[in-house]
Amino acid sequence: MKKVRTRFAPSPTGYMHIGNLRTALYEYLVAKKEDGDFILRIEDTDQARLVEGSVEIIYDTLAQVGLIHDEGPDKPGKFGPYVQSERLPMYKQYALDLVKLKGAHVCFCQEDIIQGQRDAAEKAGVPFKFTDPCHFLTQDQIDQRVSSGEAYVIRQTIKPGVSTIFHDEVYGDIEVEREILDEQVLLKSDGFPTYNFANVIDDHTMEITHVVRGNEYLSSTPKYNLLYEAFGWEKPIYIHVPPVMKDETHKLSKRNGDASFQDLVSKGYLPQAIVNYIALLGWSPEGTQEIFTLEELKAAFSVSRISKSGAIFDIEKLKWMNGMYLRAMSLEQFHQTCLPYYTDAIHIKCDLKEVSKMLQQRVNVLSDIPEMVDFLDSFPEYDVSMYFHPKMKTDKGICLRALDASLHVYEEIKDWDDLLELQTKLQELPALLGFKNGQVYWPIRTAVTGKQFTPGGALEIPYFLGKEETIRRTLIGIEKLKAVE
RNA sequence: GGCCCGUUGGAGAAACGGUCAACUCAUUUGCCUUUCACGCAAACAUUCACGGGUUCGAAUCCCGUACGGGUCACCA
Repeated sequence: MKKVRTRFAPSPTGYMHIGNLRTALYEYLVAKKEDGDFILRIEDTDQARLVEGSVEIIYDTLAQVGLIHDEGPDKPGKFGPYVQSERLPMYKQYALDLVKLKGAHVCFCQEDIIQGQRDAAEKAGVPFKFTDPCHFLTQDQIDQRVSSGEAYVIRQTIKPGVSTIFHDEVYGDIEVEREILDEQVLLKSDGFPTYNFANVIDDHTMEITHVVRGNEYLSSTPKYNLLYEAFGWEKPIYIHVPPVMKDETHKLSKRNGDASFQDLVSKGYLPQAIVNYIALLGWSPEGTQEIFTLEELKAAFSVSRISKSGAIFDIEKLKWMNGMYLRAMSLEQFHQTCLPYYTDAIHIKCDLKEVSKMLQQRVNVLSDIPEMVDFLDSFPEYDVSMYFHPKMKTDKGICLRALDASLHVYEEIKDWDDLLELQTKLQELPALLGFKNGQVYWPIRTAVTGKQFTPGGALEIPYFLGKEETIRRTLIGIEKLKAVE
C-alpha cells in the first residue's frame, strides 16, 4: 500500500484561522494514524492577499500545537519546492500539456464578453453559464493571437458526457449535475495558476493520497476529478469536513472579528487545550473520553466519525477544558505559566508561588488572573452591604466582633511569614466567639479584600497582604460597619 | 434562482431497525465549604425540524415540505 500523505495548504493571509487549524489537525491525524507524512505547502498564488510575516505565524502555530510537518518550505523533501510561487514554471507547462490532452483550451475572452453573457442570461431569466467562443478558434488563429502578444488564459474544457460522480469518505457518494460545471480558468493571464489548478498539480506531484478540506469544495470536486482524468492521474481519497461555526448561520471567521488561534493564546488559553477542544468540533471519539493528548488523538481518531454538519465553537466549553489542563499541571509548571500574568498585576512583595497554589484550583483562563488578584495591590472601594451574607447569617454585631477578634490575632503575630501560626490562630476564633465558621471568615475575607469573590479565603489572604496592610484594611472595615445604622 | 450538503436538549454529541434517546459543557438544585471556584451528587429532550409512508417495531429506511449552509470568480 502507498504511504499515506496529507497536506496542509494555507494561504499566507496573516493569521491562523480556527477552522483552518482544525483542518490541519485532521490532516495531521489522518496521516499519522497510518504512519504517513504530513506536508506543509504555502499557497500564495494570489499575490494580492499576501501578508508579510504570515508564514512565520503558520510555522509558530504548528510548532506550538505539535503538528510537526515532515516536509515544508523550512523542511525540504524530495517534492519541493513547497511554496507555490516557486513552482510557477511547472504550472504553465502542465497547463500547456493539458491543452494538448484536450482537457483545457486557450481563451482570449475579456471580462466584458463574460459579463455580456451573464447579463443576457439574467435578462432571459435563465441560469448563467459561460459559453466560451474560443472553443471555435482554429489552431492557427490561436497561435497568431498568442504570438502577437494578446493576453490569454487557459480554461478547463468540459466535454459533455463526463462522469461527475465521486466518493467522499465523510459524505458518501455524491453526484453533481454535469450541466452546472463551468469551464474555469486554470492559468490566469498573469501566468499564475488559479487555486483550482495549482492544487491538483501540487497534490499529484507531491503524491498526496488523502485530500482533507472544507466541505465548501464538495460541489467543485468533479471539476478537479476531470483534471485528474485528463492527465490520466490517480485521484486522491477525499475527506470533506464540515465548517466550524460562530453561530447557527455564520462560519467562524476573522473578518467577523472572531478569535484566531493567536487571539486565543494571548487570551490565556493553552495551545494543547485549544487543539483538544477543536478536535471535538466535528469529530467525536468512540467512548466518553474528552481530554486527549495529541498522541491519544492519533490512536482514537477515525475519519468515519467525522460529522457532516457544522459545529458551533463554544468558548464556554473551551474555558472548562482549559481549566482542566491547568489543573492537571504540576504546581511548578502552573506557576511558570502564571508568572507573566503577575508582573503587571502584583507589585506588593509576597510569595508568588503560594499565590499560584491558591489560583490553580480556580483559574480557567490565564488572562483572568490579573482581575482575580488585583485586590492584593489595590484595595477597592466596596459597599458595606457585602458584609451581610444571607447564608452566613452575618449582621453588624457579628461582623464587628469577628473583625475585632481578628485584629487582636493580627496584632499578636510576631512572625507574619509563619503561615501556620496565623492560620491556627484564626481557626481558633469561631469557637472562641461561639460563632459558626462562616460568620467569622466571611467578614474577615470581605474586610481584607473588599471583593465579592476572591481566590482563597480568610485563612490565606492576610498572609499575602502582610501585617500592616491587613490591619489597615480591617480597620477600614470596622469604620464602615460602625457607620451602619 | 439551479445544483450539492445538512437538521438529535442552549452548545458539542452518542445511537448505525428493537428496554427509560449515552456522555461532556452550560444552566438549576443539593452536599462539601470562610466566598467564588474545585470536588461530589441530582434535575433538565414524553422525544430526535415537520408531514406522510415502509415495518410487528424508526431518531435510525423511503418520499415530500420547511429551515440552514455551501457553490455557481483570472479568491483560496
